[in-house]
Amino acid sequence: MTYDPLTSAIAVPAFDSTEQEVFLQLWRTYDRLKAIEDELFSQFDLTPQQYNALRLLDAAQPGGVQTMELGRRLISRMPDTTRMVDRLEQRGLVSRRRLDDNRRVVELRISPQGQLLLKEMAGVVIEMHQRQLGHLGPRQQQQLVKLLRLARQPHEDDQCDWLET
Amino acid sequence: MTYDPLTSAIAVPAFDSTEQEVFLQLWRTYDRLKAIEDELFSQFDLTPQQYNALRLLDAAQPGGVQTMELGRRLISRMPDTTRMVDRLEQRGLVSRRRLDDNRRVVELRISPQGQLLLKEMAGVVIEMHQRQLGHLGPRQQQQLVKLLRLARQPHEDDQCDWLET
DNA sequence: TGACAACACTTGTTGAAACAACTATTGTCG
DNA sequence: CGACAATAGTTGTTTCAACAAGTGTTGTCA
Repeated sequence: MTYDPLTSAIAVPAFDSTEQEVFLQLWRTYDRLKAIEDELFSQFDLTPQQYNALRLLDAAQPGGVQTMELGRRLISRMPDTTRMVDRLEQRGLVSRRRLDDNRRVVELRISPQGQLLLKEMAGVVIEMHQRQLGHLGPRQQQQLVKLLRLARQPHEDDQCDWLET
Repeated sequence: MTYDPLTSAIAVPAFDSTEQEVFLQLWRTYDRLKAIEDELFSQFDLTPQQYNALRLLDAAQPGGVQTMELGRRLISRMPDTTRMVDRLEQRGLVSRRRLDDNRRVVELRISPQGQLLLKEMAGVVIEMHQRQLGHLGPRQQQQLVKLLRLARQPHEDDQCDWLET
């Protein structure tokens, strides 16, 4: 069906409920903003998720983070933290060390190269966020954050670092 | 690094800018709500994206939709509408027909089985959306939709059906 | 009209995600 | 102590998404 102004009412999706509309708007907005992230991070051969992992490891400095805990702290859940860390380790961005007092756990640390990469990226990352959402005023941004928190609050696990943010 | 109340300030990610915080909150919220969708749709062996495609084709009834236009109308962009339609066609949920007056385009239609499936799902889908976001009041939902639209407005293509929603 | 670009898909290939099954180590309880 | 469950990670397999290249059809312009 071609786009016809006369029938444009059915050219855009009609929503079955306002809840559905909220979710679809959320999805669409995420998708558009994510495209901007993807484009920037791909220039450094990173996924947004990998960048986020590096940021978490960097924030934990000078300590390390256990593999499973990294998985729990990532923004979107990953059933497969191991292989993401594999890729980062192969590129020398993080290092693994099996702990002596509990040989089950592996402690992750960001490497000097990883820290250097984050430093190199810092400027353009901030620039990109500005392009993404800089057109919203501070009040609007606060309001949006508030509503997003409210929206997902019932769906956060307990014992999750995201509950209090 | 284990979770320590004394150092909880660095246990949760610190944000480099409010714009970054907005995006991370958006991502996180999308991820949590998406998990709910995935769980429901997987019971019907569908992805949310496939369900969305069915809904679009259903709304176009009794007309059809061209493959490329379906791709443009989907909520999140897909570089590969063909193979998604392949899967739906194999299950008999949609039908393809090459047009006679322009043999390049393929017109898609939802099949009776597809319509039946949507009908069967209608109840539980509404229920799920209720669980997802029913805890927000109408005013909050409207406000959230407004801010989300505002957030992505500069990043929508022209000639995109989502501009006016 | 005939070469060539544009269009609307389709197919091939590579890399990553999902889910489950597996290994090694440690806690626990009779 | 010893069996058994729980924990922390790893590996295997199948499926899906992304990017690029290919096919058939139509518009266009010298």
